[in-house]
Formats: sequence, structure tokens, C-alpha cells
Amino acid sequence: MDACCSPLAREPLNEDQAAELSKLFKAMADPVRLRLLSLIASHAGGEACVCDLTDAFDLTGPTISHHLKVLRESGLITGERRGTWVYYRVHPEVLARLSAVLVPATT
Amino acid sequence: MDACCSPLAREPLNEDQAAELSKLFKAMADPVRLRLLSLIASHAGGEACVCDLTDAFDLTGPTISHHLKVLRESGLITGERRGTWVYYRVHPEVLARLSAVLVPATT
DNA sequence: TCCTTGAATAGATGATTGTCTAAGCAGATT
DNA sequence: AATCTGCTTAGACAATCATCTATTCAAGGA
Repeated sequence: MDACCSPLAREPLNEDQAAELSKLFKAMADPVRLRLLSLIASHAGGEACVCDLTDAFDLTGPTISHHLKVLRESGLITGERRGTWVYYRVHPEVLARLSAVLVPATT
Repeated sequence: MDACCSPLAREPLNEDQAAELSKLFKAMADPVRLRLLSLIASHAGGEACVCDLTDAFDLTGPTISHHLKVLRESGLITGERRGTWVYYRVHPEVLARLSAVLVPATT
């Protein structure tokens, strides 16, 4: 985790930092994935079952599954199977880090 | 500006909020555009000339111009011509808003 | 053991995107 | 005016992406 904490507006990002951050932003650059992320993050208990998520969209199961995979591979969420259902939860540190990067310059 | 301030992790984004936010994240979902944004935001005086920006990349002028257009149309930056050169500056409120949306749940 | 249900994978397709070259426009200088 | 430089627009092309259907896997219940 190289591009850690310095706000984007403090000093220029180097190529590695930009490449790493762009992967995270790319994962969020879709309305369905943003809503999925928000549904999971705001769900009671900090986790949500895929069955809950699918109902919120006019999309097929495989499409939802695809978006969850993108979010998973970006490191924003993790999924865990418990019995019949798969539960997803967010990684708050990753959200926090992105939030910190975007804070405008204080000057 | 509808999807204003409530963190993503507080309550689920509705479709409109997600659509609007995804445009901003899409604009940042590219390493070149992230570096451009950072170069502009961190530049002395709060603004940077295109000529300064182009030198930082191994890309043609038109490509840089294209990325600046994407950032401009997303509302993250504005460009102004003064004499020979065009100067860009960021809109800090937009960065601040995104930062606020990403703040993880406090609970 | 077989069937049912929840979820992921595979593969296809139309749309979007990042980059380029070529051409155009806006100021400044001669 | 003629030209030069800084930047943008236009158009083309390969690569990536969002979505779908069909298939597969995993866990439970009959």
C-alpha cells in the first residue's frame, strides 16, 4: 500500500500511486457497483447477503456476481460463504484511505 | 447537486445519486487523469498551464487535451485561456464532496 | 441419491474508452 | 499578412467493459 495518505492536492502523485489509485476508482466508476458498495456498507451488521443485493436491481444474477467480483478484486470488499448464502462486507480502511486522498488542500 | 453529503456507508445510494457519483469516479478512473488532477491541484497558485502538464507524460498533446476535457466535463476542473496559454484549476468543493461520501461509517 | 436453490464461471456481443495522426483555431511576433 | 506556437477538435482503431444466456458448482432437503 504505497499511495497511502498524502492528499492528491498536496503533492503530485507519482506513476505508481496513480496506477494503484486508479484501480480503486475504476472499481467505483459504475453506478451499480456504487450502489452495491453502499448497500453492503450501510447494511445492518456490516454485511449483506447476495440475495439481498440482487433484489435491488433490474439485472441478472450473473451481472451482479460480475460486479461483486470487480469490487472484490479491487480490495474494496470481501465475500464469505456461510452455509447456503454468501455474505459480503466492505474494507473500511480502503474507503478511509480514498477519502483521505481526496481531501482538498488546506491552504 | 443531489448526492450531496451523506456518506455512502450511512444509507444506500439511490439510483440518481449513484449515477451522478459514478460520473465523477469514472473521470478519476485513469492514472493519467489522476496525475493531471494532482498536478493541477498541488501546483503553486492553485493553477497549472497545459504546457506544464504535457511535459510530465509520454503522451501526445491531443491525448492530454482529451483527458483534460474529460476532467472538465465532469466538473472537477475548469480551464481558462489567458493570452497564449490555457490555465486549469480544480474545484475543491467537488473533491471535498467526494471525500465526504467515502468516509466510512462511524459506528 | 436426486432435486432444488443460491451463487459463480464461461463465452458472446454491442458499447465505451484511450491513444494516435491529421487538421483546425486563437494569439502573438515578425 | 504571413507565420509560428499552444491547444483543441475530428476521425480512426484496438482494447476494455457491461450485460446477457447457458452452464457449472455448492449446500440442503426430499
